[in-house]
Amino acid sequence: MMRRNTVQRRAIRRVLEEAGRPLGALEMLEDSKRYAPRLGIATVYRSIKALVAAGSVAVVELPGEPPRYEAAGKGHHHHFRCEFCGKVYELGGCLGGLKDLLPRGFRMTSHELLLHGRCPACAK
Amino acid sequence: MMRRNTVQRRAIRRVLEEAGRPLGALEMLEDSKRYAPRLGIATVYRSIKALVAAGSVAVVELPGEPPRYEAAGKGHHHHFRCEFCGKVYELGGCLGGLKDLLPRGFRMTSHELLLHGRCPACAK
DNA sequence: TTATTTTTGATATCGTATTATCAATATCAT
DNA sequence: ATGATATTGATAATACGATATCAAAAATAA
Repeated sequence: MMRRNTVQRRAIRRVLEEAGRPLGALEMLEDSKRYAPRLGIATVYRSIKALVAAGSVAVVELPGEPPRYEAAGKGHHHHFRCEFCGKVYELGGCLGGLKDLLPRGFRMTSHELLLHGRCPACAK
Repeated sequence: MMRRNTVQRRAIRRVLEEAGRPLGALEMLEDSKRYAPRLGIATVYRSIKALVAAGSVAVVELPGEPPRYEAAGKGHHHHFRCEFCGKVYELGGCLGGLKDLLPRGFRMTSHELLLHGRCPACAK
């Protein structure tokens, strides 16, 4: 798998990079049609799977929603979800003091933070 | 709905309170069988729905998993998920400085934080 | 207790996201 | 350009959490 360089896979990869934010499978399908008009949803899922397995795409799971995907290798960061348009944005930076929240006996290996609100486009 | 006080609903409510941590529908089914042995999953879902609608139970959504439920009215808090046993625990307290993570133009209305790691029982 | 109405439990059905199927097509080595 | 084969797209099939169905059982009123 992933042996050949097809227009579809190039389109999917490109869209993910251009978006700069995590996209769901349907979003990827829509956006990719700009570069590969006859793209089907099956190919989107197949490509996601291959790209994730190859390590070039990361899965972004948000509560209560199907997974989204973003280009891998961005370093530690969190996300913001606009409760109006549903788009998810990437946030820079993080917070300290997380260990203070742990009760005795618990060991933390990672964490995730999600902010909710309105994005600039929906704030007006 | 919720007009009668049945052993099933008492069992479900009781299990949620005794757990002190968010439970999924199947967990609730299992635990409740102690008090209502012939309990069925349909009744669990029906009771959850009614209790949530009544405001006495809160939904806890975690990334990539079906929702869990906890007794309502606990005030702001976050959760810890043990990556070994999958149990979710309640954490006290919160963090400041969240607004610093927001880019210009974004408005935050809420947030959620999830810590991953091992619970005391799985840490050894 | 009896009658009335809600609730239950077993299970069929649904909804949605994802995967499998397979003939047609595109890619790449030659 | 040709042939071998990986890939695609349409869509059927699947997975699974949640809901709908409905006869039987349980709870409350009388």
